Amino acid sequence: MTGTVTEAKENFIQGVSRITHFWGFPKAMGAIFGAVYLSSEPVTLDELVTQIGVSKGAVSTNIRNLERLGIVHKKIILGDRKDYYIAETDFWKIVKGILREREKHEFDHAIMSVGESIKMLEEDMDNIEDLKTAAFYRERMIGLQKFFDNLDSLVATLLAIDDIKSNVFKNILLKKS
Amino acid sequence: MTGTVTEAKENFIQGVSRITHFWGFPKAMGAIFGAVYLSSEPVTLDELVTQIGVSKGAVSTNIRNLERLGIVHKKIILGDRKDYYIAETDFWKIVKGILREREKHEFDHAIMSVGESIKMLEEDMDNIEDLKTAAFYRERMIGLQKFFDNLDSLVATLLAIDDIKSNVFKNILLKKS
DNA sequence: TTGTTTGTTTAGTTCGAACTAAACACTCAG
DNA sequence: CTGAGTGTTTAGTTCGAACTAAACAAACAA
Repeated sequence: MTGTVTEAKENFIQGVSRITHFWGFPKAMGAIFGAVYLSSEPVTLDELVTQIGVSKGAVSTNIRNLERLGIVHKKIILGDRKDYYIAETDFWKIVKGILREREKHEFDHAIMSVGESIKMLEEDMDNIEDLKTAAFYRERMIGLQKFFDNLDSLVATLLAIDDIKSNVFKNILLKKS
Repeated sequence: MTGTVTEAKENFIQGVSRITHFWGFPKAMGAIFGAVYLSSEPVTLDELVTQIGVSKGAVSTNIRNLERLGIVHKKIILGDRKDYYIAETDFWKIVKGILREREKHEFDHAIMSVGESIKMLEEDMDNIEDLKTAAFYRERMIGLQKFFDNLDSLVATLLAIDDIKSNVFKNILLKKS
């Protein structure tokens, strides 16, 4: 492999690393994906350690997260104790997986938290002096709640569409290629 | 104002703070928006300092970012040297602003970075021993580049739609309310 | 001019996420 | 059983984003 090809690979990995970091994921996670993505053969954990130069522990935890999100896939080879990894190449699938994940955990919590605040207001609507303030707060909070509900159902709809006829949407978006 | 109303406000602000932090913004930024959002009157910088309990500098920088993204708006009152702020209540507008921002800065860079790596490969396509590897890298990189292009034009399209007939899309999404 | 009121910028600090090193757990071969 | 090869977990460290305190700048009043 010539220097330039290696440089191109490194540049690419660094780029992916920046992107993932910008979107709130660890930098190493992006670097690991980049390395797996640029491998024609399944990669082992130790190969990634030497290629990227981070510790075994970091690769272990990061690649587990990548797998959980469906960004890489584990490939078991019979009679071999090592875990091999290959990259998911369908990026819309990846986006879907990430949306699902974010959806599930923190987003629900956000919606609940707002609902809770509204409830706190409503529970005391009788014995309150400053009814006007409470009413205003409630109005605003409900405004945000509605937005969350709409966003939630929008994402849910997109995911459902993608589930049912998974290729249609993708083909529209990829029509140029 | 009774204790419960204040508690509800604090709970709400804390919730917004968590959300913004989750999406990669400073926690204080969310808290500041929460406070402005739950105010019927325009708010000053110093009021926010006392309400939220962060330093003046932090409020200053955070609220400037909020304004840049169109999440809050400055309201100048003639004959008053203070800056007053009010919250944007159209959350789809806010999303639009954030998309625009992210679009502009880091996303372009990501696309460029990948393009650069591809160029690095192609420039040396003649004097390379391991043509097979280079070709594979190129193929994969172009795969990601296509995805970025599509995502880019998808967002651009959404923003354009929103610009042209700004209320149609919103009304569809808000039909429930 | 000087003093006051405001927002901004900067040097230094804090704090948490993500990393490293190393102990650990598991599986299999011999 | 022991020892080698593998992935995981954990205690401690690093590093950068975001904060604080305080100096600064700008606008105005007196």
